[in-house]
Amino acid sequence: MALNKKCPECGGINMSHVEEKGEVICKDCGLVVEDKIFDFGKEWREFDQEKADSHRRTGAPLTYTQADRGLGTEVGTKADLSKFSKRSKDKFYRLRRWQRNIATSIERNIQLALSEIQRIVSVLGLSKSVEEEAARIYTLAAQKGLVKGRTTERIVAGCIYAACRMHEIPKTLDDVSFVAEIEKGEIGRNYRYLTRNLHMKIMPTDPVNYIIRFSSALQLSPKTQTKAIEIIEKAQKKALLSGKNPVGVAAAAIYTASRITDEKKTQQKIAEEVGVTEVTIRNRYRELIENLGLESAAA
DNA sequence: CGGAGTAAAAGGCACTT
DNA sequence: AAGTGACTTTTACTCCG
Repeated sequence: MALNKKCPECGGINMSHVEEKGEVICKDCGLVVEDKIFDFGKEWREFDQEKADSHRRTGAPLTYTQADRGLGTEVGTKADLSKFSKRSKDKFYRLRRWQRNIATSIERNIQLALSEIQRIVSVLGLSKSVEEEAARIYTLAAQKGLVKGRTTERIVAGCIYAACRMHEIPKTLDDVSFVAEIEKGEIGRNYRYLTRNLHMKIMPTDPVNYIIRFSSALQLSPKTQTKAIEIIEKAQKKALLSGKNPVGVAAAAIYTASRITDEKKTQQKIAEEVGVTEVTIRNRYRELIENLGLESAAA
């Protein structure tokens, strides 16, 4: 839902209301301006029936941005041990210490992850609910033993990217890579690893989101921006885009539109800004003009 | 310079053995 | 679990106006 508002961060006019999260986000830069005016959605996502059921029985949603979510599970400390044998008592003490060690090591790890999540979220200007999402994904992954033997920071970068994708925030792998200082291939791998093993179903990003996101950086006129979105919509109807990198598609649509409206941006400028190669732009561009009957417009 | 195009390498995905 | 094949993107390069 579009709103009649300006973004305080970049001055963009594409403020949009994301219903189920009660957020207002800027589609130009991904900044979340107002967070949780009302929250109509659930705090968690339901990925399969089993988890859905267990969640619903859990009662009020808990926060995932605290290491133990405000709860603690421990081997009891108040039990009356006097009637047990020495062996039983020893066993009990061992259990308690073992449990404590495990718990603290997992919680320390999660704590580290959470502070890194906080840092990245803050630099990228993401919302509290995206932070919660990333924290939730990390916690789930830790509980499932998916983080063992992997670098926390790398998994965290994957969590952040996944959280952005779930909330349809148009951040790229390059964006996360830059802030997290993790190679983008590594983030992509961890993203796939997490989404696969946690059975998360995430749709490919709509290239339109990237058009809007990059149009201010490339100083596109509203006319060009509208044209680029038109091109995307036409291409979608003709099923030209499936399997293609949405970022590359957006780049080509911007290039094509900028030629049509006579405000031509070079392939090189666009490629640099959005983070794909000129070859990719050319390939998508060729498909667009061949299939959408746009060649007459390209002078 | 801006762009068109290509070959080769690399990576991811669906499928098989 | 390794191997395959079709597919996309990147790298590096040539050629054109």
